[in-house]
Amino acid sequence: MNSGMIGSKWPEKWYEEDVCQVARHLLGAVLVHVTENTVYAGRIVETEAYGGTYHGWPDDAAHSYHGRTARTEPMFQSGGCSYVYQIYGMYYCMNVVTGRAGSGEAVLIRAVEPLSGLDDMFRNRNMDNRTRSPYHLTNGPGKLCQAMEITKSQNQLDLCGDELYIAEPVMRQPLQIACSARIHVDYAEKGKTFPWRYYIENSKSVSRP
DNA sequence: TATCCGATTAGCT
DNA sequence: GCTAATCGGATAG
Repeated sequence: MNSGMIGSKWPEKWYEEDVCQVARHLLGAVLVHVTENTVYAGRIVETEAYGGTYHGWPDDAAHSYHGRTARTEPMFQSGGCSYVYQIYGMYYCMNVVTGRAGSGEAVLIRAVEPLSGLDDMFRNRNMDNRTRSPYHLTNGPGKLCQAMEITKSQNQLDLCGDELYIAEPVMRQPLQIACSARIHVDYAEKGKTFPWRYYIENSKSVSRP
């Protein structure tokens, strides 16, 4: 691995900020998953905030909106916890829980730029690494979990631990950050218009421009 | 118990 | 742009 790109692990305090602020702060940071055989790492280029309030409206697009259940329990932990859920019966999505305990806020990691473990990522995604572009490896929330072997086994983990964590890049470059409405939340009457999707402009690894 | 449906993706038109 | 795949959680009865 090119460990030169990966700096120190995020301190717990950084997860306790406002969910939208953390969603922006995560852009450019590095998601790391350490498994028995592989160290997966990817530079985060696209996020979405869930569970906050916007001009006084609660976020009806968030899983936590309908209350605390077995599935959404991790969302109500204090900031710095993982929340991994299965979607459409076949994919997983990974979130970074933020805020204080009970707030029900989390940031969905929607896309990363692969940094380490690429050979295994290609294999996990059933892609031929000689002909397929790395830009198709992890440019979606389900894709990055499949590539980086993130499943329900990684649900409700302490992100200040050694298995799954966020690291600060050694050098933070100035980023051009864009925002938009979130993807696939048409079911949410209010939340569908909240501009809570953030991404690095011009990144080739975002799920859509 | 039964039914509905999703913070997605890939493949096809 | 359209849709099948596929199943656990949320909800209604």
